[in-house]
Amino acid sequence: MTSKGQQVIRQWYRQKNWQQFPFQQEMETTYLSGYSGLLNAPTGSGKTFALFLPFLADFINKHPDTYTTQKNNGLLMLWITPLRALTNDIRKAMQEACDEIGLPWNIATRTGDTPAAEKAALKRKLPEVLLTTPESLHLMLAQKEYPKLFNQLQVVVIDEWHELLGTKRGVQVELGLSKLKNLTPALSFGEGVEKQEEKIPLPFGKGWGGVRIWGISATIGNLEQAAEVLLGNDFPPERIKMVRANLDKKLDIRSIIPDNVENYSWAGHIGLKLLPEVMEIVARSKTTLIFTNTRSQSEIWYHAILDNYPEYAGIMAMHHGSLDNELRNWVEQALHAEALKLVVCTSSLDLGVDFRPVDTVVQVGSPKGVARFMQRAGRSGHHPGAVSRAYFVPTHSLELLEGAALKAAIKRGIFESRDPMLLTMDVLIQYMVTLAVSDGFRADELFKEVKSTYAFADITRNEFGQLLDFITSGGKTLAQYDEFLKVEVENGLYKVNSRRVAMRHRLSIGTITSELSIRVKWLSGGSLGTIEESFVSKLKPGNTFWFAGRSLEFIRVKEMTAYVKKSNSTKGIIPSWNGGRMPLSSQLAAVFRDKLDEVAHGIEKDEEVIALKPLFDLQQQLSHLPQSHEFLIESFKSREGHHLLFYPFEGRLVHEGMASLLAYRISKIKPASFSIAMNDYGFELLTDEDIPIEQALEDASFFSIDNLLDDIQHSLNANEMARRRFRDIAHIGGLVFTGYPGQQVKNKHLQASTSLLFEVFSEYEPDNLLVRQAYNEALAFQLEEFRLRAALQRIATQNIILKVIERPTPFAFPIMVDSLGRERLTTETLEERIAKMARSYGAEGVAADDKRRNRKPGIVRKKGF
DNA sequence: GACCTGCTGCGGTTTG
Repeated sequence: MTSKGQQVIRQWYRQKNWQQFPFQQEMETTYLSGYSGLLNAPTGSGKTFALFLPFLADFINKHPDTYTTQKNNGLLMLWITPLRALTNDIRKAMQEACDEIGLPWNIATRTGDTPAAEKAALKRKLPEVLLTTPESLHLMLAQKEYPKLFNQLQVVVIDEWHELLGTKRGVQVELGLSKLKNLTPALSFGEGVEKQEEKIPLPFGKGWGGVRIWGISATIGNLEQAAEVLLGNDFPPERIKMVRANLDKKLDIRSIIPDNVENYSWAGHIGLKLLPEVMEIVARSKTTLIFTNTRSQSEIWYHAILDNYPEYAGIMAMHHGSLDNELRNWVEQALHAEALKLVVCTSSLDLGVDFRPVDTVVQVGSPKGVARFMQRAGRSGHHPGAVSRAYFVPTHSLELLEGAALKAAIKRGIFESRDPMLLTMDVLIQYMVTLAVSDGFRADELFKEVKSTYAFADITRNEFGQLLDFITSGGKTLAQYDEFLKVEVENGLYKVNSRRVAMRHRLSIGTITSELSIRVKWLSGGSLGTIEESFVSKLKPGNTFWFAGRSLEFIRVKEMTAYVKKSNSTKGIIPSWNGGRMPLSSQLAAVFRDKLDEVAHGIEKDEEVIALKPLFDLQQQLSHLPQSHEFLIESFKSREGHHLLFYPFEGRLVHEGMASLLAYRISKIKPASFSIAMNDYGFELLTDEDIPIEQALEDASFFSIDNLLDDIQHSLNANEMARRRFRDIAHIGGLVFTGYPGQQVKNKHLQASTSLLFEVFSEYEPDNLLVRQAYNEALAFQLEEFRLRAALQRIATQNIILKVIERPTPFAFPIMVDSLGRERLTTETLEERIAKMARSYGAEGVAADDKRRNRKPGIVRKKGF
């Protein structure tokens, strides 16, 4: 028998003439039976309604006759998304559904144009459904009497959970949920459910009740774990269900293969040489997104298209994280309205509003991971039944093999995992103060709640005690500074009494820290976006630079704003920004090695491999093509010195660590100083003396993981890495105040104060939890210690093939070009040297990509003037 | 403070 609620929503669904997917029914049954869990569904599959409609049905079931007049006197559903921009669209869709079904409900977003107005509105009257972000949830927990807000709560939905999992924002969500679970009293529900026997008591509250928690996630490698993390350690596994939308999304992936791979760039990362081929695809398509890996690459591509295809002026736009929000919103709306044929962007368009008109996606350069590529491909053909069409554009020859690897990985269903963060004490400190700011907390109760989260399952009472000390007395070290005495204890209740401390804390809730940036504004007013201080410092008044796709003349800097006016010059430098340096994911790297093994075995079924044959033949002829049981090292002498090249194909971060490690181990045999270069495929050690590599290889400990941590400590400046990590940790943990909005504390001061804190802690309190965390984070994220270990263990089982080579091989070339740049030569010399290297080699076109981008007016990439 | 190629994401305006 179908319940009243189900009847109502199904009828509504039919009216809309929407197609109903099988998983939506499964979701409905599961939800109405009272389970919590994870919904695994791709974007554009109607996943929002798959959860929202059963929730409505549940409510209607409770008020079958009066639901059309039934308002509720409190918050029933909390919907959390990582992207503020998503809340408005979802709100609209939900409101429309409620209106049409006849529920007199109010669907609201917490974040919006006027936070103050919204906050006031929330206080007056709670909406039935609230859409918000993890940060806003914590802001709510920082309000007096916050439990009142949640005492009617029935379900919390965490949308795009895969985006949050693996980040400190994810830990924030875990902590927030641990609180909500314990706030919501028993509820009765489930009247008229189809299968009564499936009704199960919920773990929180008494009897048939408690809050349900549902995550929505795209496909990742560790979905089961994602559900565990979301629900916490105290959630009985039998009450968790996974609902999978087995939708076969049609994907059409193609690599763009250069006409002559031998003459294609062997090195480089811009990929402009394939611009004509890309533009042919753009011309054939209705709307195309071109994804680039960096913001400056977006600017370069945009500029190059404007230069070479002026007819695109007006129907092309750019989108990346340093552009002004207004501009970005405009681009998104224009995409929606089918007013644009082409948008050049970075991952700022990975998520977001649905762009139906987009039918083609182009990825320039390595997407670095299978899941990211899938996500981007999915931006095209974004409606049920449509085909997602994506092209991969290699920026240098060898990268083309990644195209084959991507296709293979997708076919085999290999996706990256998102590893949840553990024991992030900075986030916990912030959360403790958050609770102290509102109603206060009791240590034992909070400890129990916190320990129920996945992130803090292993926290000890002693560690928790240290954190309590820290927020009340500044811990061992900072006790004499009033500034760190935030929380007071009254009869066992930890509470913030100072209004000033409370306000400052509310201002700094969140786990995202960012570089201080300089706003770019027209002299006439109007903002374009932001660039970094270091870039501005290179500019002199009158200089031209390209930003937001325009030629700008720099006038002056005043109060963190760079004023510009329009320039007619077609030449100008393009800013670069400091950002993350993502390595190739271990999954994609593994499939890449598989492909290489196929190549070494002469298997030529992929078009990419066939195209690359001349390159691989040359590699074989000059050196060797390693099979999966072999590890290739190339040794070679030049004027610069003695080069050693290693090819673990394990991503650049691992290579960086391994290079330092091996350099250190070699230097124990013979003291030498090395210079290091690396890319995602391998690394180079360069020294001006002979390297006793044979001797090093004879020793079984060369690639060993014994003494790994010790050797890493000796070979890398671990202190420096941890110090840099500590900067963010200190921000999140509230050790430094970044200033009131609009009047940020100067970066230099912050730098100095976090650095000082790090030193003080290291000296006087070596067991400090935040310092320990800084080292752990450096090890896990900067060095990818886990992967490094695995790579060393793999190499230890492989046959080492040491080849003495005459000239750089196709494998070596891109790494060595990287090292040329690193030596801070002028671009001209770099270009000459690349050309020389290429000539000495008989490969004419080798450096063409770099040449082109240096010669083209307007895409000059000289450093300085 | 270091990177030189290097992503994304959220908050919040008043007190000492």
